[in-house]
Amino acid sequence: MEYDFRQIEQKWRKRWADNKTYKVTEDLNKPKFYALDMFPYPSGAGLHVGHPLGYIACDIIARYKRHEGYNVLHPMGYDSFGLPAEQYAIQTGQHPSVTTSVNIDGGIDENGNIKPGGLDKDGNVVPGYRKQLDLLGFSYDWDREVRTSNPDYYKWTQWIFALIYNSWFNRDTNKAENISTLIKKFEENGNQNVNAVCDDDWFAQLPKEKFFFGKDWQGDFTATDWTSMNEEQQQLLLMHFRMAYLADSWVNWCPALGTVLANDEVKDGKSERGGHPVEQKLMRQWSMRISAYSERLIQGLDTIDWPENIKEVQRNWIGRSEGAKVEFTIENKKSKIEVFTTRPDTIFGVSFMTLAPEHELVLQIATPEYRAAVEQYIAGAKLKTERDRQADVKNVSGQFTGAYCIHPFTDEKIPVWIGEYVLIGYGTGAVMAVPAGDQRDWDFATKFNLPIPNIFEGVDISEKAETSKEAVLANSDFLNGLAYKAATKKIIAAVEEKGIGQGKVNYRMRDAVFSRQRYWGEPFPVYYTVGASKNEIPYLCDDNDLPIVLPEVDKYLPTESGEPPLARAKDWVYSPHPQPLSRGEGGVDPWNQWQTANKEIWGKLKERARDMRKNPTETEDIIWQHVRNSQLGFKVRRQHPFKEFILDFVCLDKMLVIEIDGAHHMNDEQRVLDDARDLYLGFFGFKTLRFSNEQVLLDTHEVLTIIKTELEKRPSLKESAEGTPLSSGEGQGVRRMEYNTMPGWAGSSWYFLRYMDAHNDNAFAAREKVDYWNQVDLYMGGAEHATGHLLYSRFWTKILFDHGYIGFDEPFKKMINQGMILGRSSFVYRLSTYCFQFNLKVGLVILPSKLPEIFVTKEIHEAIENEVLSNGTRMSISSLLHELAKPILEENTNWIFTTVFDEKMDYENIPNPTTTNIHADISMVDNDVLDEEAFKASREEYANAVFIRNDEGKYICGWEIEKMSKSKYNVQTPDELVEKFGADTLRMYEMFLGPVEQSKPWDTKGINGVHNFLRRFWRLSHDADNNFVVSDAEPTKAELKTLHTAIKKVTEDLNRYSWNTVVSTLMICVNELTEQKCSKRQIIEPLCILLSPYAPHIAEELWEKLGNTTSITDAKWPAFNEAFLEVSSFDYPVSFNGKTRFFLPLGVELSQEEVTKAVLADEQTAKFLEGKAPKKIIVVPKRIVNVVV
RNA sequence: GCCCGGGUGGUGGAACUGGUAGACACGCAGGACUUAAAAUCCUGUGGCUGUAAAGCUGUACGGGUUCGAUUCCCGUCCCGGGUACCA
Repeated sequence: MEYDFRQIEQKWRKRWADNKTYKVTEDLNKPKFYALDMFPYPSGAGLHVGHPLGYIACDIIARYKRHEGYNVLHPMGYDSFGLPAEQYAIQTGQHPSVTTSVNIDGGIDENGNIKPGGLDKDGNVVPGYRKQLDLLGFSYDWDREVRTSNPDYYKWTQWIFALIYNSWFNRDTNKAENISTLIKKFEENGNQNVNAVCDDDWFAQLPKEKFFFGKDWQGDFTATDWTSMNEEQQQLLLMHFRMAYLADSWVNWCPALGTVLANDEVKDGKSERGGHPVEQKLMRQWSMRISAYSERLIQGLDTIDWPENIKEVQRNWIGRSEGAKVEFTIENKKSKIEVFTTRPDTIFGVSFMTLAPEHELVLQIATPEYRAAVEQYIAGAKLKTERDRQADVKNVSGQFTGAYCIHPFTDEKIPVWIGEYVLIGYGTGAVMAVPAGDQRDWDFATKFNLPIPNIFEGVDISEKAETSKEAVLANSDFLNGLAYKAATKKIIAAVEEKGIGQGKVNYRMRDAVFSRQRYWGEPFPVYYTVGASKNEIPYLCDDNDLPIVLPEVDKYLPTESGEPPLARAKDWVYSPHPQPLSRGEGGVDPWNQWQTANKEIWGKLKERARDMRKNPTETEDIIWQHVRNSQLGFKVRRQHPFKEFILDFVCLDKMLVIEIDGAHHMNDEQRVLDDARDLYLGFFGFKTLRFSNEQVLLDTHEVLTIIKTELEKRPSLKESAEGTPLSSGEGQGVRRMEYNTMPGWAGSSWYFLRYMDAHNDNAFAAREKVDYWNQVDLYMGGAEHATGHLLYSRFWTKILFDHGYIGFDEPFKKMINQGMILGRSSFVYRLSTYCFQFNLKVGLVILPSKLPEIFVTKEIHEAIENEVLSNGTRMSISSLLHELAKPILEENTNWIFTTVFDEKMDYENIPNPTTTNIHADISMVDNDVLDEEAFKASREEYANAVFIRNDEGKYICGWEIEKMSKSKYNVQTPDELVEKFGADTLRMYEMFLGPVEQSKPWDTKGINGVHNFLRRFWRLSHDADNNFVVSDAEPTKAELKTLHTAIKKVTEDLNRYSWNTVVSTLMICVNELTEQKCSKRQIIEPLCILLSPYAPHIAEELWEKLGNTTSITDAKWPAFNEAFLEVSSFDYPVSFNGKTRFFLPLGVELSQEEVTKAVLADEQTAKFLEGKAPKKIIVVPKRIVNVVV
């Protein structure tokens, strides 16, 4: 093969990995560029061609920037906590860490053996994300890989949680501050001058019996009040100010599934999955006070270069609206109703008030005669989920409370109603209803015959409300004659003067619930002191004790009493390192269980370990001489089997493993396996120290010191087991851990920071590294995270910024969203054999031993569907089926064809035939033609399938564009295409498909064109016998022009992130060079660099063949020279009244006047002037000439 | 309903600040090479009229601004995405 891409790509994959070509270190002498992809969740399904689209685009920019001389940070990792692994664990009992590791690292170990859990549901070996990614030639620095489920990583997620927990939001400084500054304020002045973002009604939520304040206390306290509170009271109070806080929230609880469901997982009061009933349950949940940042999150959008639609979605989500808060006093009552309105100017049109059914005042104000009706209404509303209420928007419902409040300006009595259309979660949960100016109020008023006073000048409100802001007010006292803007200003001033309200900005965004009743997520670094107090107050674990590692549990399900899975870790209590082992039922160590269950393997392992002890390596011996009991005072074992591993050294009491890594550890795959092992052992509480042979030989002393220090630092298992409060029976002060875990978005909210310093054990990242890499310069990913990840990471960034840990408060400077690549599904149409059989009985019977599956064409499928749908004409279908039977019978001569008449047949009720469309695996379909043999072999029941073919004897499949998914059998994996065409071709083709932002169906039709381009490029420097031939001759002007045109356009297009047009440009360049028969070094070499971001393997290969000894990755981007593009003449299109008529080559140096003269002098001009005189001649130099006649 | 995108050949798409519409590729048609096929190469390819030269027409539709509009403005239709008793 001339262009042997398989050999080339394999060679460079290895070379890049061996040489660590893409490793990057901080270098203050170079400008930096941070190119980041949204890291994937490693699902078992693996990658399809849609996933790499963004990765390829980002990789191209990363490589380009590196050519441009930037120090480029381009990392990759995995968002590895999440639901699918947990669900799989529930079904199979397999630990999610195993599933996760298999999904990332692949289902086969280094010896080619299938790992536990290495097969997917269909029994195929899981290829693993890493291998799939490696195939595509990305320039990732894998040394910086992060996995959110790795304890080394989530240690810092927990640390950030603790930071947020210890924060409050100071409105005066407009930022988050340490809670200590708030405490100081309390100590000095009580809450007199505290301007904090907190729960509005925090004082109402405090348990009254624990506080000395009276019933009508409105939340003010003095320094003395504060200092006289005990620890518990102070903590309870502070909780309402913390940025991460614990509060009772209403959640969707599904007992059958044993979990809380998000709102979108609930449909019609039942779970979307399984249809189990869902009830509203008040649960103590962690929340994040993201609402404190509403304003800054909106403002920040103006400082970042993001797609406008994402910004818009975030703006809408935050939902800023300006208006006013106004109080209405209730007749004969002390309490007031507070409303928020964006139209305070319409206050003279208020004819009633509406409260949300959940509003706390409702039961207080309802008069006795209406009380029963009100209670009934509330009960009805409670039964409905929020979704239901939204579903029947059209059914206006409401109930009068019997109470009235007083209009603050007119002193009129206004009836107070309750209505479902008012939501408790927005504003104050109460509305001043202005039916003239709001459609919902209008509908409500109309339904319940409430007055609709007109407050607009010359507007008819008999049919609908007047909602425009242009309408001029009337019947509005001092606002008459004004429109929205002026009136609002005036009314807010009046309201403030009366002391009944003030102008206010309201936000739609709620605080984010932060806890989940799941197993596979970050544990909270939080414990409760059980027994000491009825009110469980959370306490933070000490930073030194992080990470709080996930405990082992017997099942990944909630407990029967509804507690989260972590509650199954029976003795899970907070104590210093190491985490106490969780023991299975009956107090048996999990690994002892394993040993009993796997006797045979266990025996072999022990044997093997014995053998290994007999043949120690040199380095093992060095360590052994020093760590054995006599030397250190700790019992250390050598080559000790533990579960399915043999540990080099282990001190069981201190749960410390020491591993000596041979050269094989440098091998990426081995390292990944080792890491997985460390992680796994981590679940049992073990810590692993790793040293290389070189380290042991060269820095023996240091290595031993590390081991010694670690052994001394770690508390003894014996001691901690004895010291466990639970083991001494019940009692005061048992510190049990928080059983909830963090949501999926916790780990992904800050991962971009960890890449900067991925292995730092002392900080989430060193400040100087964060300062160097700074913001992400290009962030690629899907738009579906607009209100999730992209909002939360902005939020966490702002908190870290406020606390001075990082120097920027927006994480992603520029973002581009890649579109989705859709699949093209193929369909076959199966005729329902029952009806086939039945119908055929009318005229004929086919009698094979077993009736085969019959697949009809799309046309017949549609004909049957339509016929049945239109009038159910049976005659025509019978004849259709008759026709169908013919070819089948011709093909299957052993079938008997007879005519029978069945007397029992109910001719009136012959069922209509039906067809079902079934997804056919696209690997069995080529150009819509079904590979019948492959299809028959795919399933047992299809073995004798019969097909209705077209004239050419082919079965043509139908098709549809759908989302790519395994269940639709339309997944195209990159692996197959890399094997067939090479990674370079696939990379270029995915870019060539169109703008990355656009969604488009996947279609391999054009891939040949791109592949041919690379082959033509290869042939530029190779002769017919595939010998490498380049000449050192000086390039011609034409060749230089071709090259520099490409340099200019490629550079420009990459700078404006126009990936697809670059491919065209490169094609044009190669096409021209082919025509020029150019194989000159001075042209080919720079062209290789231009191509290298897109097709790194082939570029690198030719680069090497050209005699370069260093990687093309570091080659300098070719400089563009304007001089080569200069032309002496330009072919002016001459148009008359805008219509191009002919072309006229003229010197580019000519002035406008000279061009005009030349055009007029040309004989063709005369022809198109038709004797008339030109009115005007427009000349755009080097562009166009337009003659106006 | 509201907000944001988008409508260009048979197909994916290009045309960057108004300046030759359809680059580049796929597909299709014809041809060369070949026993044949594949591969490769050449030619043509928006529509209509025409043997041709050429002409007309053409960027969802209708109008406007302009010497000139796919591009800017107004209105209409269609498609996609987001979002909703948010007061």
